[in-house]
Amino acid sequence: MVSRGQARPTLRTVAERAGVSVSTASLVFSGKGPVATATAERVKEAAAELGFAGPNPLASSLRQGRAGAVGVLVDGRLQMAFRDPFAIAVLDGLAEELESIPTGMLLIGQPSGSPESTVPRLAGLALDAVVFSLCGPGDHPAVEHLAARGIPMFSTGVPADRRITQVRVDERGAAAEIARYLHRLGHRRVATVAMPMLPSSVAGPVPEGEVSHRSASVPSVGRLLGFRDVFPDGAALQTGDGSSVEGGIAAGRALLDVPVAERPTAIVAQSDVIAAGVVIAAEELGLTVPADLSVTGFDGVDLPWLPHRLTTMDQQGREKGRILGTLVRRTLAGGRPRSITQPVTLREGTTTAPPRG
Amino acid sequence: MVSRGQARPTLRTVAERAGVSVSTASLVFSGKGPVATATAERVKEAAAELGFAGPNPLASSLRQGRAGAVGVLVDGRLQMAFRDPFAIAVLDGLAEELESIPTGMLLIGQPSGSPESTVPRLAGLALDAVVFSLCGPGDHPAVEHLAARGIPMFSTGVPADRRITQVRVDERGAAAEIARYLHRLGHRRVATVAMPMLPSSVAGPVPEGEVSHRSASVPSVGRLLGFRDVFPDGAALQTGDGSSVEGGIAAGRALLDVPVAERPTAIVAQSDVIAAGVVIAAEELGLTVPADLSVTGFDGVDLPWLPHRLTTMDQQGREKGRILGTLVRRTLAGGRPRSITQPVTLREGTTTAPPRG
DNA sequence: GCGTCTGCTCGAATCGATTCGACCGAACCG
DNA sequence: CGGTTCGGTCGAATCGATTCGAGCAGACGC
Repeated sequence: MVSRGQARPTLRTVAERAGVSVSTASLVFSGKGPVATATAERVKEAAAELGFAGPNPLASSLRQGRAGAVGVLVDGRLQMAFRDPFAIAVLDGLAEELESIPTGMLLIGQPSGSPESTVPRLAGLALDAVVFSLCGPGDHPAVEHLAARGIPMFSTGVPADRRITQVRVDERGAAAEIARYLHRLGHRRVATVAMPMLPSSVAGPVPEGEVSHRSASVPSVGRLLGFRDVFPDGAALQTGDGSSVEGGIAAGRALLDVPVAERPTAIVAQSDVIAAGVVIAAEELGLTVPADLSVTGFDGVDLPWLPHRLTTMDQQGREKGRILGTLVRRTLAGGRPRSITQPVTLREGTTTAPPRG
Repeated sequence: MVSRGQARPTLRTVAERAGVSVSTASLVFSGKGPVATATAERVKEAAAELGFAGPNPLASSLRQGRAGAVGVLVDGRLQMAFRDPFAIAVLDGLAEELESIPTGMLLIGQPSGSPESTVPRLAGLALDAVVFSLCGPGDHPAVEHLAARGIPMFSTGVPADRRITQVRVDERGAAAEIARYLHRLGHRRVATVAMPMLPSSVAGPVPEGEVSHRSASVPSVGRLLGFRDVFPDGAALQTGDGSSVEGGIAAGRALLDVPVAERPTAIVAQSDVIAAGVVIAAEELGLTVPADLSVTGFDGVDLPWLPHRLTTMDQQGREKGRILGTLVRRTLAGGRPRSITQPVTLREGTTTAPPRG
């Protein structure tokens, strides 16, 4: 360990000690130019003696114009974002793909402040690209800033902006597909539990004003539209906090704790986690899933603590993250990849059945 | 948006356009020196016209010697680490505290490779400090590298190394406390489900060889020792994958699917998530918690999907993360904070009761 | 009216690397 | 044996800012 106050060795120190020029020493560490084996040996020796742990990444980055980091923007508190297993799966796939290039993942949240507080923070960070994988609906103030800096942006649908390369799914089509599946089973009284339509949305019935066809690429909106393509009159509740079990439980109680005649025979949740909450609420009320109530999710994540396999639209989060990572990699390599749409598949589980009677 | 190939504006460009020197322009953006209002105005105008989004963070960092990023090391796949709500709580608290300084959190995982692959990755990253909050037991190869670079390190107990500033809890004492609590309730046949003792541990009975008193600061080891202080003969199983519901379920089945006479009346789990798994396994086998089986956890996290409140040792993950963040901040400010021990408190829930009969 | 102080601005050095072109000696070719 | 090539090394420019000390003009005090 080097004592405090003592200057850390630099490439120059090492070069001097090895009796070579700085440029040669640099060549040794980067492995780029042709260097005689003996020379390389001497430099490495000098480095070891001085406790030189490699070229300063900052200086290297500055010269090369690569920051060595990809930003991952998270709306709100980290805790919230990381409760969503789908978001984590995406992140996991992204990390996996980014592993093959010398790049870290920089988490950028905004625990307490307003979204605007993100921009000044962002301004101080050296980033090669930014991924919006864990953001909610709505525009993001960071988009303008990043565009000005010329930093490529990626997302899984939100924010919806032309300057962002997207890995989308056909939200509306997928939602309609799972709704049709319930319809085929015979369900007619079907309700849905949505994620918030807007960042400002509060838990409760979805106000019509919040559903804009222009924002159909926002998952919550697109999925609601798809649901209504099949069940135009179904009740629609939204959670106040994105995809959470608590939100699902609350919405489930609200929808199910009513006279039997009014009670839906099936509930379409916009995420698996919400669906799990609905199942829990149903069982609390003494209902049996799927005999008394069918429940569908969306995402296709693992919920090891749920004693059911959800019927859901599998959108393969990890794969989505990997694709995102590939796009990032290609971009950093000088490419100009285009947005793509990823397929989703209906996966039948044990939470759906024909309605009773 | 600036077109490709066109040079992005720099401080120099802006200064020229505003008719001032680079140094003055710098002063305007950093807000440090005394600058005439009119001059500042001109510079800002020039910046706006050129679409200059602020000084290049890389150059700024290089000059100032701050990287603007704190690394967070994650063992294994991100997915694994982020399944553990306690780890997330710590991370959340850390992020909250780091919010007040211009610093990002850089996630560093090692999805597929061996632990050694972390070092080369690390070598390319500019970091002001590193936090080991999501690491498993055992030493970490990154410690040597980071020490050589003089980067301050922090952790919540593992790896246990003198060069790392720690926020510890008295693992052994806390585990003994909760065990004594069960003992007071009248339990005598008590088993425990531990997290892995070593990175290489596999699911199943804990081999005595893996329990070294020297590593009592490793949570899994310390907690096992505490358990044995009270129940020296209790069966001890460990999971193969850290703190996971699946691990808890598997261990729960193994411990409970036996003749009644051999079945423990209480199970001490080393984490809430594992405890939840044990509860699930018990209920699968037709047992009622807490009448037929008492279960205790460790951590004190929210599990909204579990229809019980676990009896647990609350170690306030978020607070722990905040403390960690404070230590990091103080260190970056030039301080030399020392390791501290955080108190934990027993929190009674609905999963414990006196044994039947 | 002269010296001093204050407020603002600037030039130049610096952070620690990378990289391009120049250079040099040795080997190789005809 | 002269000319060319090539492997290896080096010096200097560069990346884009920050910062320190110097300089300069105007205000102020006496």
